[in-house]
Amino acid sequence: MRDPVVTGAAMAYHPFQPHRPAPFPMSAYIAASQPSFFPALTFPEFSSMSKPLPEQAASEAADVGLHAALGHQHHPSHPRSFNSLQPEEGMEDDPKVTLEAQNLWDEFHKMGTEMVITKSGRRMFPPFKVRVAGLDEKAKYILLMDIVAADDCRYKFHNSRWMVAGKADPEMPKRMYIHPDSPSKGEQWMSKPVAFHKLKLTNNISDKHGFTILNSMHKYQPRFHVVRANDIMKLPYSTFRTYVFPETEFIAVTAYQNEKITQLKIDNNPFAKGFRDTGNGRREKRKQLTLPSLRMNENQSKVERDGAESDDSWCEQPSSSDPIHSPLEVVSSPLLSNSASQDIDPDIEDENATGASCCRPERTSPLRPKSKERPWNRSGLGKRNEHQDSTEENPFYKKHSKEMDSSKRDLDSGILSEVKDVFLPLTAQAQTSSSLTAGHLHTLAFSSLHNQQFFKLGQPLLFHPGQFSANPEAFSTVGMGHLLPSLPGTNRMENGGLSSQNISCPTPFMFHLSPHMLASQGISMSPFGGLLSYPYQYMAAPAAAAPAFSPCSATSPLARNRCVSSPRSWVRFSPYQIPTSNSSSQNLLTATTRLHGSLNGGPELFKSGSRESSSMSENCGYRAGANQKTVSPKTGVKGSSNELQNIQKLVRGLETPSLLSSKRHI
Amino acid sequence: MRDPVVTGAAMAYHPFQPHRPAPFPMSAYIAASQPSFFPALTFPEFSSMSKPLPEQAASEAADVGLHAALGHQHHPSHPRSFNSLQPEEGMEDDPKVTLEAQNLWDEFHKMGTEMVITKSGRRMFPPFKVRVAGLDEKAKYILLMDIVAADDCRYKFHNSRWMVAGKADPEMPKRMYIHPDSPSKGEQWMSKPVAFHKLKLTNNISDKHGFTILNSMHKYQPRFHVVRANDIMKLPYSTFRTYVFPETEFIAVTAYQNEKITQLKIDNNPFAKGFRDTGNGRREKRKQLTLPSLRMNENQSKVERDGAESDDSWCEQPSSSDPIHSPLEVVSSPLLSNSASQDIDPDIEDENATGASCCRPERTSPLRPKSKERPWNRSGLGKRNEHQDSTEENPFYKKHSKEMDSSKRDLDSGILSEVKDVFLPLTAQAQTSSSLTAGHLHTLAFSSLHNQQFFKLGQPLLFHPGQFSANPEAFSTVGMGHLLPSLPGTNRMENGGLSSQNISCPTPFMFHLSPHMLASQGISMSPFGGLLSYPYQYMAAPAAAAPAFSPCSATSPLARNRCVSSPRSWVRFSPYQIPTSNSSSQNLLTATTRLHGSLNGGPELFKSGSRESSSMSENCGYRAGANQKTVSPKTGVKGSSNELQNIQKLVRGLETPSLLSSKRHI
DNA sequence: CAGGTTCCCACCTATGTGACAAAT
DNA sequence: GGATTTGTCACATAGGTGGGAACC
Repeated sequence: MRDPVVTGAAMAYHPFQPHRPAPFPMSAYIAASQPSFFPALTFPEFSSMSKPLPEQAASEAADVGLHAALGHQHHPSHPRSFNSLQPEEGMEDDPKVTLEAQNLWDEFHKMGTEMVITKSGRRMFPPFKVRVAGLDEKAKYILLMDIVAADDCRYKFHNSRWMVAGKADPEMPKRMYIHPDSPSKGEQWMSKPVAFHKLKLTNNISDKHGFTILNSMHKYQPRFHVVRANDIMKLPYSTFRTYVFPETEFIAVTAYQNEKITQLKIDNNPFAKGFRDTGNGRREKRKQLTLPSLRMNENQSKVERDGAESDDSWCEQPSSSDPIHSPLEVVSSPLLSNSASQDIDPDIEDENATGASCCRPERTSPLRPKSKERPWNRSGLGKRNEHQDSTEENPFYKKHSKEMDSSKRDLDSGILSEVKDVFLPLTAQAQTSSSLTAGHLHTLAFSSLHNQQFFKLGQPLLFHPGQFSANPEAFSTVGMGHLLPSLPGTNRMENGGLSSQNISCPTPFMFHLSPHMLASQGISMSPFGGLLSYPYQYMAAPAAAAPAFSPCSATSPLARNRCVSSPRSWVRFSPYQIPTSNSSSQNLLTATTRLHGSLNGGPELFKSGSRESSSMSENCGYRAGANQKTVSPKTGVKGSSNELQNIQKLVRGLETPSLLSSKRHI
Repeated sequence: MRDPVVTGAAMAYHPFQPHRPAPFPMSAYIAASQPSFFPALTFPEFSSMSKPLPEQAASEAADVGLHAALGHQHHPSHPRSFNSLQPEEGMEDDPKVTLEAQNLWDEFHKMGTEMVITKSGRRMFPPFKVRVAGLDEKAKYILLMDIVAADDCRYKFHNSRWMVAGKADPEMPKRMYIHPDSPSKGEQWMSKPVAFHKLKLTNNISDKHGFTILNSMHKYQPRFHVVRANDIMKLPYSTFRTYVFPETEFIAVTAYQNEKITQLKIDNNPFAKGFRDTGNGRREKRKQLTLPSLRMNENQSKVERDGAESDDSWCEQPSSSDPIHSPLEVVSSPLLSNSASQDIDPDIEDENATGASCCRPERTSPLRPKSKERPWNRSGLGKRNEHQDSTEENPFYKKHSKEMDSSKRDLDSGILSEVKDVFLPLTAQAQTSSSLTAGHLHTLAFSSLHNQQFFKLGQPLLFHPGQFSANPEAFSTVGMGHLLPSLPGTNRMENGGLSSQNISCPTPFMFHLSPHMLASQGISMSPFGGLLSYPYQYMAAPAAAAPAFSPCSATSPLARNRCVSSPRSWVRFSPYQIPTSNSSSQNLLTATTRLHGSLNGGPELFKSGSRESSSMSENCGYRAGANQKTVSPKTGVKGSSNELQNIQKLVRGLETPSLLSSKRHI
């Protein structure tokens, strides 16, 4: 079969369900009907982060996924009950997602991918880029990605291996990075690979850019989400179809631990060319001082651009026949990560069994929590040496160009599984937990707007947590894909903005307001602000009645329906909450937390043990200082010009020096 | 008086009305109620480009402007008849605009500013940046700029002077560059200088980036527009308040003619530091080969960023007290360009007469058409030498920092005049002509959207010229500020898009679709397209009834009202039209014109005499090839999520290989 | 001390400059 | 031959890399 897409439940591939190998290939695709991204949410059984997925649930989810993934003809991806909300409901779709540069990812994954995190923010490499197919060309979609903890372990690199080194540190809220082009029509998204290179990783818990904050020496899993919605305002009420590519899993580090990873980075990242040595296959710690650059014909200029700039730049990037982005034929049996504990030999690849080009289950590291001392990189470099010898050419791209013919096949085979339209009562959700996301705060980053809107403070706060909410029931914060919209852009706090002294009303719809994001993401913006210190602000969204100011109700009466039919809600966490237990903890959130001491000298104690990230007022990024803006949204956005911007402003208006606190309901 | 803003009619300052010095200081501010930017539009007498402005008209316009500009307390800027369309109508505003770095501009202007134009696009230097005050903080505004021909002359640099060297070549359609942050609230715009450094100039008539296409050796005048609108869709029906700073006038060149200008550029443009020589005051043609860089402490890093990145980047840039952006005290009497023919001595500056910091009428070159052999740069370099000696420091910025105290004063004195709410019947408009814009096609560049929407071709054309219009009466193409929205971003023509085979229906609302714009503007975008050749597509907007697909009607029923109350309409030109007569020609537009030979081998004869810009398929800019997208807009955008994006798509959808043709009336 | 983090650096890509030779 | 235009260059800025010393 050309596109033997293997499917499985989202969680199935994950080590948390390692004991239940799916009866079929696992999937990289997961569909959720709500901001909670994982089907796991639909299974109340999952209340604990490390709890294995029940077979029933797994099978069920897998089944759904299989259904969707294998049957490219039918379109099960649309929730029947929410159709009224879907902007262009007429046509159904059947999204297929393929990871770009999958072979590169595989190479890294074999060794145990590491991603450097810095205070100023670091891009991912390889770049997270996907090719999407099967969308309704005329329907609008919002594409997002986030990065969630892969388990609740802390790791250490010991004896050339990654070993579990204890329980995970508490996670900071995870931002949902909305692709800058969102919303766009299906045909747009499908016309070329969708890149997320603007997403940056940081270890600075006080980050004001909206970067994704990770814990060093912890394992993470990027996720990709497809949401059919023509308006970001509708995001919280829309169906999220989530795709997970296990090979994109990585461990966050502040300095590379595995020299092989370092070498892979150097060999493949154009920006690291300076470290590519004369061709000795491996750099000698860079001791050959500044060799007169003899390697100037890397002939991958275009390729590099492709790989690095398809995020919010629609440059080049042939839409389909680009050899560079052709899926690899090095596809292995898309078995689920369930089999993670199996220690699959990387060589055991069933390239014929499945055409799935984006998942290499055998590469999926067995992330089963608590399984300590499990070496991660067992695959030798032997098969990879071919790359290290080429100093004049990027092996990655070279390889790709040789596999152009595999593009078509892989294009629609990248989706491993699909789980859709699974709805559960709110209470169920509250109880469910996604191993990947348990205990994490998610943020919706509206990075798609480069024309940022900034507001001086002192403006009326039209949009705040209270606007959304209010079903306490929906306010449970159990860790599953929380959607915390983050408002990128700069904020000014000097005027007080909407100072969130105590927006303590528990609401399911959460927003994480992260200013500076766009600017720091490489998106140049006019400096409307001048201050730096940003607080985090979380907003809860409505699961039930929408208050007066609720943009949801203003945006569409359907929103409420949506909420009802799918009571799933977004939850929020306080940093303080996380430390108290494992990420699936179900305790109460502590009250208002201020992350920025510079603003109010609030507690900085989230990351206990480590020094206080030292940069309360860090001029993160390359340009310090003047990107903070506070946005004062206006209400009744219905029919207003640019709702994307409106929501941005709305959310931005919520940026305050304090974190919302709330109670969790089991 | 601190802010003795002098006012005058928009056209008044222009050389076309050189014989009628206004009875009062001329203004840099012009208010129009419609896309036609100049009050001149309101004066039917102006049917010919070079025709002098009738005294009556000039006086009238000037009067209005004076009224508005001098009285900072009243708010005449809002058209009474269109209030229903204004999003936030409640508050009135009284926009004041100050040119940033005015002294720098003055320095250049004294010598006869030159701007290099290249095929790949060149920024302006000094950067066009303004400070805006007097806006309604809560109202949304769209800020734009364009560059229009200053006269209909061709120039040559002879004997160290710019002389008229014949009649102007036909102008390519001029794009309206919408500031990337549009729409934003007044408080946002006012919080910091508004820069337009992303606007690029080119001489490539086949430019696919959306750059402003200029003719070399021709004189141009940048213009700044303030539009109170919360939605770009409403732009065509909104009141344009236009500000012109005569000192920003320049002659486009492919290579610098005046060595003094070159030196000024080198001394002030951070990117030209490499040409700043050892300190001998003047470079010796750069003959001192690669002097070991001894000048590394330019200490103007931040300053440079300020000046170069406040366009769509909200970085740094203190909102108000930035010395760099403080208006200069070197303000001269804001006399109108009416006095252009007076050959005012640059030294004759009445700095006390007016506090206007942004206009130096005496610097305004007497652009009266046909006045040949009129030397332009008579001001010696003597007074400028102070700058040439500083190799370690940027004199421009240094100077500015010394004038911080003048900021406040200048902030609200920059607006010279204001002419608003002048409405005329459609027929009148058709007859009017703006000397600055006669015969030019204007384009609205939606550069504010970085999240570009691209479409494969073959999509239904939902938005096209026919959608908009239709009063043939309104279709006159007499040259006045035409609003030709240009859709930046990439387009693909391969699929045929909405191939504009013959969208020949004459409509007043015109769109110039220029793909690649964003990408080339430095805005990184995902490469959705792969092709290059772009045709121009113009759309006419509704002056009367809106057709079925008209986004206008879909957007708001008020739109039509607006049109009615202000019948002013946008006109479009075919390149073919221009050559036939002077820019104010009133002949019929030729039918479909294809600018890109690569697509259909269409005629490339627009620029007669000069070689065919040689780049039909030029990979313009720094990244070739894959930025073209065709957008298929959807109709009935009312209440849709992101209208800004919608309009983008709408307009983009119109991009076709042909130009619309139409008949002019009058 | 050891593990981990931070900072600064050289070196890279990408792009904005004017100079200058060559082309038109 | 003169007037412009074009392409290429060295040299800027802006920012993405890993190295490695310093720090914790």
